[in-house]
Amino acid sequence: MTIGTDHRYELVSTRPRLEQVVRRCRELGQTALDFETTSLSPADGEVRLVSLCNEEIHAVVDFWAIKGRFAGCASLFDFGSWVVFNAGFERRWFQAAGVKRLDILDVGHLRRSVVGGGVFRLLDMARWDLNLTMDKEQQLSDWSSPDLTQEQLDYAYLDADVTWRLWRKWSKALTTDLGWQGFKVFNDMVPAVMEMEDTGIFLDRKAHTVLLASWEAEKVARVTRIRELVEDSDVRNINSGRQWSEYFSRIIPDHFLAGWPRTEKSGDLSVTGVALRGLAGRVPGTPLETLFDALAEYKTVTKYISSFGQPLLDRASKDGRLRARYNIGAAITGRFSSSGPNLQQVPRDKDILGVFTSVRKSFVAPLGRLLVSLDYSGIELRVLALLSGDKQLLKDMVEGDVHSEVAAVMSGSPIDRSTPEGKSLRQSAKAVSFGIVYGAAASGLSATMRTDEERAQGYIDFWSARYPDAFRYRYTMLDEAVRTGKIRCVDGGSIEVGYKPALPKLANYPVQRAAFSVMSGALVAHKASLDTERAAGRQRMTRMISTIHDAIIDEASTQDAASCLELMRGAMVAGYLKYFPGAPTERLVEGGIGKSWGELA
DNA sequence: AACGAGCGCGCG
DNA sequence: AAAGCGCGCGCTCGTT
Repeated sequence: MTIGTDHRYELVSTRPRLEQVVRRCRELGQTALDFETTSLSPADGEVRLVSLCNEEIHAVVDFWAIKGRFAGCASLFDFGSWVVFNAGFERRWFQAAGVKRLDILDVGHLRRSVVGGGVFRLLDMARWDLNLTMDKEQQLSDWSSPDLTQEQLDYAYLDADVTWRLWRKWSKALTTDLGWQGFKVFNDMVPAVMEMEDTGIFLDRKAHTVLLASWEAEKVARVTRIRELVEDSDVRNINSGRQWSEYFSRIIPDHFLAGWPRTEKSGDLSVTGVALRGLAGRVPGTPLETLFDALAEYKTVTKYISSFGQPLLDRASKDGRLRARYNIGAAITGRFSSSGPNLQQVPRDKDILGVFTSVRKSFVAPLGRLLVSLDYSGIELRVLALLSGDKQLLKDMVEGDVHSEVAAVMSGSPIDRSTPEGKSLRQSAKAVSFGIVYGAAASGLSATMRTDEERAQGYIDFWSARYPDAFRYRYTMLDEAVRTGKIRCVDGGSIEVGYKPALPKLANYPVQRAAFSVMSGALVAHKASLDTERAAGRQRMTRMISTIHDAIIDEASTQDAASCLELMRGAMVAGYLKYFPGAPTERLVEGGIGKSWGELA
């Protein structure tokens, strides 16, 4: 008897019994399944144990006792429905054994579809949802030992047992087909995500090393300038915000300090790049201006060095590729996160310290191949228009440049994007529209736009008059949340927000979620169409390699790149129409083909 | 030495 | 009355 479980389990160590057990599982429909393996990857390990649990079957299979081991028996699992925690793990082992015509249902994704996304472990779900404390001590034990201990076997069984109980619990929360569709939004992305994670993206180490060296030189120059003005005894560590706060508090007059923003918790002077640049403008021609500017530039360049320099070089594999994780439903809204490294935060091409800088040019296609990428254009405003039924907002999105349209309304006449005034007006309009999507009030918007509250309120009034349905939609969602404690999402899932939610979250969650849903449909459709093409001998070298919220990136051989782009376009349009049937598709996606991520045209 | 809070900043 | 959203990660600094 194992601690915390309802049942005894059977140790299966013969092929005939394994066949009986798996056949029965397939007859019963769904079965929780958990692997214990001798390493984390099929490339250098083996499946030792498979634990199985449903209403009738409670078993642990020791594959080392069975002829052919896991690889020789894996096909028995084909055509079954297996419930797991973290589907990518089990699916990779099945895939390595040539088994892929099976359903793998991730109980974590089931939870995400009901309460909203998040990052959690099986033991977290056990604690939250079953009030059960799990001990993961055995997880890293030696699963290649000839004789496994009782503790190891019990541990292996417990995971399947817990997984099954969680599945039973959360299945009950889904009473409609629509609810199950919400689950599939997450679950069906697993194969596409595996392709991106396993392929990785090629890093031009040589180019990136040169880039890093240039940043190091810029850093040295800033340190020199800062040290000409501030001695080591005043600020020992240039990286330390607290030391800067203490120093500035000491040397700067109170009337000047009064306008300096403070940090949230400790109340120190907030030493951010934006604050420093703003303050520099208040003391023109003084050494303080030089110091503020040098410090702001130091912060920029050290950010690039510490986040996008050596860490990227260090993480590249021997084959030159960088493999990040794409964590499905990691954000509460359902969006992906990326980690190890986070490839969703690689800097865009822009001037830093007055120099054009492209980190994305370090991400390249290997010889004979090209990168292919499309992104949804203004997808959040577009889905806001569709969710709220705002005809004017949709019209402005479809017919042209929505930010210019808003700018024209705000300023009272059409704007010219080629002039500095036009650009500035458009930029302001963009800030207003984003502010609305984020639920900003006049106070927050005025801070972002660096204007007074009265003017910010005027902008909001303009916006709400032009797009009344979109503006009102946010309050509709707030009302629903106050009544039900959750919001229902366009894809059939829901997000729990509690009964006292504030407007900004409620304004943003349904919009961010719907944009994600659209992308989810696109990723699944794109993976399916690539699989079909590859099975027919086309797009043989094409691989999905990344997704960055509203963008998909593939790598394709030179001759396949153009048709790959069209497949991607089709999938992205399909993902959008899946949730917004009949919606206009003009100007929906944009992007291109190039040798690097920085050169997609 | 390891860990977490706090801050800041890169992205969409 | 409270009201710009969502992430991951590097760094500092106090605690354990």
